[in-house]
Amino acid sequence: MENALTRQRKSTLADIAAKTGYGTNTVSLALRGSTRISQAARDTIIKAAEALDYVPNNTAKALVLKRSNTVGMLVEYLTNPQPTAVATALQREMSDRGYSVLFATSSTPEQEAAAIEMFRRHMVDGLLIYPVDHTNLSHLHRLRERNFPVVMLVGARDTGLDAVGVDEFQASYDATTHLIALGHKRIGALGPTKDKPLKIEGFRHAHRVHGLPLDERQIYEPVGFSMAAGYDGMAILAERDLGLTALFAASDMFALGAMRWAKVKGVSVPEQLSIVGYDNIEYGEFSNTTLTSVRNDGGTLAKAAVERLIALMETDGPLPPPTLTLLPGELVVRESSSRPGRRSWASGQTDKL
Amino acid sequence: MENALTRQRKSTLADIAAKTGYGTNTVSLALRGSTRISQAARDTIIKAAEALDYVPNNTAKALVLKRSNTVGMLVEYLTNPQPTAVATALQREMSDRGYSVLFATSSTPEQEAAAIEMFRRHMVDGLLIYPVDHTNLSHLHRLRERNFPVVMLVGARDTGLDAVGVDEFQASYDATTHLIALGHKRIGALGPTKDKPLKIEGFRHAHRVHGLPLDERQIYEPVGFSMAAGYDGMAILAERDLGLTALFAASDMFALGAMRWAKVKGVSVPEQLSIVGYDNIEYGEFSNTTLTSVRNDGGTLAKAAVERLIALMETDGPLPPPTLTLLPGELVVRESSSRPGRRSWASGQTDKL
DNA sequence: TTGTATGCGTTATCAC
DNA sequence: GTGATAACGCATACAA
Repeated sequence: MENALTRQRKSTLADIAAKTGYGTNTVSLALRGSTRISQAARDTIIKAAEALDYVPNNTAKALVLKRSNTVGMLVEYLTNPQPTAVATALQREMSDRGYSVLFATSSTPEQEAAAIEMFRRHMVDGLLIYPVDHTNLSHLHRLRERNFPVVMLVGARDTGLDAVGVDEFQASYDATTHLIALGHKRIGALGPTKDKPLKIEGFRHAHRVHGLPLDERQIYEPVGFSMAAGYDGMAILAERDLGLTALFAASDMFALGAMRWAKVKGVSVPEQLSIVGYDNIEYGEFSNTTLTSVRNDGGTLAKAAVERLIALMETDGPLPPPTLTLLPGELVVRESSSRPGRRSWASGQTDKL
Repeated sequence: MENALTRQRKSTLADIAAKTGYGTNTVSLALRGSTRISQAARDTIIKAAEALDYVPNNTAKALVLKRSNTVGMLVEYLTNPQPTAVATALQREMSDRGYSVLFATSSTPEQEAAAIEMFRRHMVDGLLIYPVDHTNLSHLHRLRERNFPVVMLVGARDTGLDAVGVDEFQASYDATTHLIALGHKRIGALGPTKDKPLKIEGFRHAHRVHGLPLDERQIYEPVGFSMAAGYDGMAILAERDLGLTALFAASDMFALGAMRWAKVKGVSVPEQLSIVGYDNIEYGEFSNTTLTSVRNDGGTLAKAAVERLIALMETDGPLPPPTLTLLPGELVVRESSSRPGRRSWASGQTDKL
């Protein structure tokens, strides 16, 4: 059967060998710049390779070397600019170091498993992953047990895996503490509670430490990952009529959705509702009311993750014990958070409440 | 030399053959569900494969089949949510069809060439690309001449290449015409003029068609691709003191940056400055003043591009003539565009002007 | 229904 | 310095 690539035969080492009169072995060495080959031979061979538009076949190389110089990168969504920026930086870093990147997205554990198997078929040398469910990492543990290099892009402690990420718990604690310090007593929260509970746990922890009672109904997990989800989530929190004067959003996407909700409902930010986000995406900085948020340095994060992955991939034999690189998240205070105002909006000011 | 993947030997067809007593050939056929193999044999072989945690080696398969079931995806940035969403959709579509995606980013023609060579090394079966420079596609023509499937994600006519994209020229014409119809006489433009001139050409065309004079200084090409670049670009246009009452931004990122500029400078949108963006990103919809923009259906675009690429990849022999799929961009009118107000801001109202 | 031999393009080993 | 030869893991043609 004819197939796609038979159309135009790619030239091979053998072609160059035939053209120059050398053996394929010599050609291979020459093209890789071996000094064992005479200068003259190298020149003619390189010239012939260019003339034939020769491109080395990584697939054949991988087969014999048992390494593909390729890594897998698995991300959940690319709707959030923060992980997206990190993904871009990861790709650049890997590329600079001579690695190619196979890319996949997954929003369920099943898709994640399928993507990982795809990566394995492609003989990737390692894996960079934003796992879907931070509370169940057994499949990643299995990979590590087989000495397969995996670096998780999550700032979580005690996972038994290599991980690089912002200290989500601490940063969320700080963000919430900022609101508490401003005098807020009833703070809503929008964020994941099941799969990725660390941020909301930081939120809870701040309440405990500062002796502030917390009603479970102050917390809501938006459905999906968008500003629309943040908008809807804020609407649901508002309906609960808990007298909220502030909101902690585990993502700027949610925060900006909530800010839009406030605008639509005539609730003023920050006078009637303070909002703190997370990720410090550019929109937050350019919003009409600029958004207080947690900044995390995606570039540093990507570099650290790539360095760790490469270290693991270059290790012969058993992998070294897992390492955790926890980067600090820095709270950037902007216009959207202030001391609670006199007027509340929960007491029926808005249309629907 | 030991290397990364020698750590844990991956099991192969030969391992399964050894374990079950069949030949590798039988095992290969059985695993691919050939009915030429007896049901009993297939069952034992599949069971053994699972026990050995067998994963087919795509690299070896690609070598013999001369196709990798992998495509390359090349994007410029992932800072703009619109192409990012398309990239995600492309990956999903390819994955659904059994293809893997090698991913790279490039912001210069040199990086683009390097990425394409990387893809060729990996024996990709095809290429999905947002080219950096829409005015010089000779390297892509060369690929096509060799019958290598390439689909460009650009809505440009007469490129001699397969392309799928929004009709940028028409959509930009429409957006500009919208502003002209509202009564604006002096409209600024922020967008690329050299690499990707189609949008600005649409802007120019609208001026020609509607008999509106156009000063070259009304057009500025922002440096980089961010809201900050839009902000700075708007500042530069303002300094030129051209009496602008409206702005056409070739990207919502620029538009939202310009909107922020207006807020900072005390210029009211749309009363003193109407703004029309392009891409219809979510943040425009959730902005304090909602943004008029050009909506393009990324999902449809991705699906069309993938279908075309697959059609090309499944073609035996010479490629069919290139095809252009031009999707319409729909102008979504929101709050940021209106008829010009009485007060202008250019006459010294703002701080610096 | 199953086994054997061959080749994909490359690198590595060992001759010469 | 350079050239054979084997091997990587798989699929195919051809035998049995």
